[in-house]
Amino acid sequence: MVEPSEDTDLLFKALADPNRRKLLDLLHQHDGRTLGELCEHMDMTRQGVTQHLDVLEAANLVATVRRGREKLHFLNPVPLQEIYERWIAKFEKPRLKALTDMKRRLEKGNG
Amino acid sequence: MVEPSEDTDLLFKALADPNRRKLLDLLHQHDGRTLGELCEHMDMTRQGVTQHLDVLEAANLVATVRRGREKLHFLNPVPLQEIYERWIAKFEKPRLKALTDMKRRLEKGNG
DNA sequence: ACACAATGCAAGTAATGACTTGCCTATTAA
DNA sequence: TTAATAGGCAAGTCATTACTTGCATTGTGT
Repeated sequence: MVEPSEDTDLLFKALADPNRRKLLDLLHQHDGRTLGELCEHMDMTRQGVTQHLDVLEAANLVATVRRGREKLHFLNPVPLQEIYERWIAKFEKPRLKALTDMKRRLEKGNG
Repeated sequence: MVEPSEDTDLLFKALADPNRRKLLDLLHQHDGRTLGELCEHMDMTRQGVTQHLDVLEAANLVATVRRGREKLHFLNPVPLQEIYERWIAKFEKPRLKALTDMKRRLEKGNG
């Protein structure tokens, strides 16, 4: 094995599963859902969903709060920003910069 | 299983492994390397590296060209941009907008 | 107190993934 | 042409992962 930043690895591993990405989407649509509410949209047992949520929580993509017997789930988008900086911006910045520069020039020229 | 976009899934799965991310980094540093050159930096057998590169190629993150008996590997950052649009911008845009708005206000105020 | 509702815990299984070993093919250079 | 170099193929192993089933716990409303 290589020596991965543990955080980064948890993050990418968390995003690697389509069901977990679906959970993130569900929370993006509507934050603060209970486990039960999330389960209604997932085609697996409650335990399966719980385990996926645990992975998301370990990756710091989801935070939870207990309210009585319920558990509320909240999306934390900050780690995604870290992915952006480390993996998107780094690889794409030159290309993106070229695009935005061009866009600016075009707007200047046409306006 | 959920119905994932096959492309998206290949992409995230490809990024989920630290050794594959290391390969992307190596290609980012210096594009067009042969398999052998990549192997020198990876702590596993050539076949292991080949298999990782196959995954990256399936995700369209790496393109290859044969030159004689060598195989050259090139990084394709475009899919990363797609991740950005679908998974970073979507989740972070409001937050980022808030930040840049605040920044602008602060600059206006202090300048 | 009671029944029900929401969630937690733990062990088991089946599939996938990472990696290896051993051998085969193709290209280059002497 | 032959030896060395660069890479390909396929099967096998071991660990991890996704998911399940069964039971235990904790909170809520009556």
